Amino acid sequence: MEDVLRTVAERWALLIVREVSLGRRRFDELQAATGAPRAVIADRLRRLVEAGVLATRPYRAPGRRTHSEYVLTPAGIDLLPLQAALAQWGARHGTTEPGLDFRHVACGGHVEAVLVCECGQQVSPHERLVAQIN
Amino acid sequence: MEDVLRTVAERWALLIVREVSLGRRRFDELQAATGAPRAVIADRLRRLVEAGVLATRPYRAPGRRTHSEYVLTPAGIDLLPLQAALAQWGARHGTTEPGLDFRHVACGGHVEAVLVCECGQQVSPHERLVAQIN
DNA sequence: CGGTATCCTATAAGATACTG
DNA sequence: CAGTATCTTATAGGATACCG
Repeated sequence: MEDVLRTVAERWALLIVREVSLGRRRFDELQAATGAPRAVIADRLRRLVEAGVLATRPYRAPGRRTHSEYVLTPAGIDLLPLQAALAQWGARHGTTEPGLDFRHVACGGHVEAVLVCECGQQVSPHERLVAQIN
Repeated sequence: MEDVLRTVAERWALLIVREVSLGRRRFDELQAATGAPRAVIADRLRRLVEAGVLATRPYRAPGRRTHSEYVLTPAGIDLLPLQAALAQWGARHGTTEPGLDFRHVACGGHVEAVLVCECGQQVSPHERLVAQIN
């Protein structure tokens, strides 16, 4: 868990994954969107690729020169529930500024991160829940 | 979102919320469980109380002197989906060491953080999902 | 217990310029 | 574009001791 906290649960890394999931995939876009120093962006991208969260690939926009871009790997996509949970908490208890919002393509509805038991029931974090290790 | 990242999505803060949700509520327990320097624990507890995630209250164990302990507020409990999502990612893609695990009191089943659309459908992060701002 | 205080070191961050 | 390089300042972290 320790290195999970240091890589994917780190401030700039969370922002970068968020921006990538919003469709920003290029170095300069990510730099501009997050406001982080270029060296920080470079460092986090390196770590995230190393951690298997992002992959880099060459991309050629119609008519433009080829460049590279960062995309979510399957492991990166598995971070979306975390992103959703974070955005939800921010919307409810943090700032009022707009945040990340996931939508269901099939119906356009708003998607939330919730807790569900393997018995099929949705579980409120405020009750019926116990934490343990393992 | 910026200060959400700096407070609740910060390394030691995440560890502390985790430990508190596991029932560790006292300063020294938290220090021992996380391994963070005492000054760091003190700082994060202060910030988390300030952010409304934790509350401190006096507590008297049967036969022991009164001491203070930290408990999750409702806003703190709202962080549990985030904790679950983080633990899940760690279990799937991170270390193999044991992590946080939520159980449904009613049935003992394992509880997971999943994405659910307001239309009622559970949504896989790997499809049918689009991210946007707001 | 539940913190503060100190001190020193190690990273991280911000600004800015440069290169293939 | 996509990074490196450099430099300076700001935080964070670790160790340890002390106090009400």
